[in-house]
Amino acid sequence: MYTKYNVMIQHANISEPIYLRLKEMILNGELKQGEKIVQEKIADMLGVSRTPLMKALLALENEYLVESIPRRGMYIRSWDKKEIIDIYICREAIEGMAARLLAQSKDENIIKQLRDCFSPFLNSKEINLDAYTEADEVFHSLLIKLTGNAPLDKIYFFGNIHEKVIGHGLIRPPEETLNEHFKIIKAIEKGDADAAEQFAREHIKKSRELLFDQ
Amino acid sequence: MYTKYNVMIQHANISEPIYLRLKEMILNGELKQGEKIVQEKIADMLGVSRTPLMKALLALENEYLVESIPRRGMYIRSWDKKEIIDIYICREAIEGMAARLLAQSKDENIIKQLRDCFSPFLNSKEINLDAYTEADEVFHSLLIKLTGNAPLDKIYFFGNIHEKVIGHGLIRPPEETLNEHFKIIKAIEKGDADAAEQFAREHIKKSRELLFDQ
DNA sequence: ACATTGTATTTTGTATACAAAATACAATGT
DNA sequence: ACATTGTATTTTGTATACAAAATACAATGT
Repeated sequence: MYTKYNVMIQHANISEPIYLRLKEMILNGELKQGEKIVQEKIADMLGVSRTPLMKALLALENEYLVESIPRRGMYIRSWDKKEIIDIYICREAIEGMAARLLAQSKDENIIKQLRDCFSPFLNSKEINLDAYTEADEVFHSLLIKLTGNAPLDKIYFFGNIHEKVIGHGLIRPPEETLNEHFKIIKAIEKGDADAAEQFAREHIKKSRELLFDQ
Repeated sequence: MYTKYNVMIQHANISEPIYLRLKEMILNGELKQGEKIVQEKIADMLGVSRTPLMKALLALENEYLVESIPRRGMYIRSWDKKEIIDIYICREAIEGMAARLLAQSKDENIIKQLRDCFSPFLNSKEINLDAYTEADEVFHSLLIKLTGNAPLDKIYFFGNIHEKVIGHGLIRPPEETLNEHFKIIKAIEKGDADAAEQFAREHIKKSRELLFDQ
């Protein structure tokens, strides 16, 4: 694996693990929204210098997790309800298009991979929530990746991050969403691009609306 | 302006002008696709050190203009036809959604701003190509910005860059696209979200298909 | 002639030094 | 008591030094 390779060679770029660690710290709340990142302090904490830390911070800035105010410093971004909703709207556009593209591709292997995400849950009476959350994440990532459209994946990645940060992995119960997932898959299987896009969008829209009403 | 401010204070972040200069060099071919960026060489050329250059390069990497191979260096990315088409597909998804959102907003001021882009060309017999190219760029940017959806703007920015890099500012003649632009605006004005999205998508799709057939 | 090894040179990744800007806070004035 | 000014401290932005990796290329062997 990539990471192992980095460990093997002594003088590899240390920015990647810093980046991952910082992301983790933002996700689990060790670094709070709005908090200022004092570079030397964090660098000392992680046992590195400011140079690779800066690299990691710039990567995080590009993912919208960190905000830079020139000459003032880097701050952990804070997200209000409006921004979360806006991200869901982006996902509607991107995942909708992805479903459309997949429907047009008519590739059996694609259908199989999508079905495989949720087949373990089809005949189980009690759905394991952790497993389903994981499957849900894989499904939505696959939807994008399987299009083979690299730029689409790149712009989706940004939104995906946010969803994880905000921390509502599952907004609605599996009983409700499992069926929606299969509606999307079946439309793709049939090659019905309009329906595939429509279902993919509605699926996200429902979660967004529920989030909004809270 | 922001830039002027940077010139006024002595010790401001020098990364921004480096970033802009490098982007310019990529756009106008001073730096060629696939070319390696030898950091010290470019830093000397621009009269700065490697530290702010690296910042600029990381920003460009996030815009997909530059590619980093760890321990090997930074390279100017090269784009094949597939990737250009993929970017157009992204634009279809994003601009389509933007048109939909604007149609739902029913804001007179929005309609006015969109109309203003092309009103100078309405009664002119001979359309100035440079002015129209500029107006076209403004219109497509406005379409996104006016939604007030910051994440949407952010992910669009990435695709927009590319279009400029690739350098086909205008793929089709104004006589053909002017009408399409107004079809989009009128659908937004009517509040017909479906039509607005549809027209916005078709507009981009036509350019994409023309590009593909070449 | 071509492949392989070993050495010199170049280039990257990281740490660090230093100047300028930002910030904290005490001293002073009203 | 509160605002304002001035000074000390902190922090950022940039340049630079240095080690390790990558690369170029000559020397050697087949």
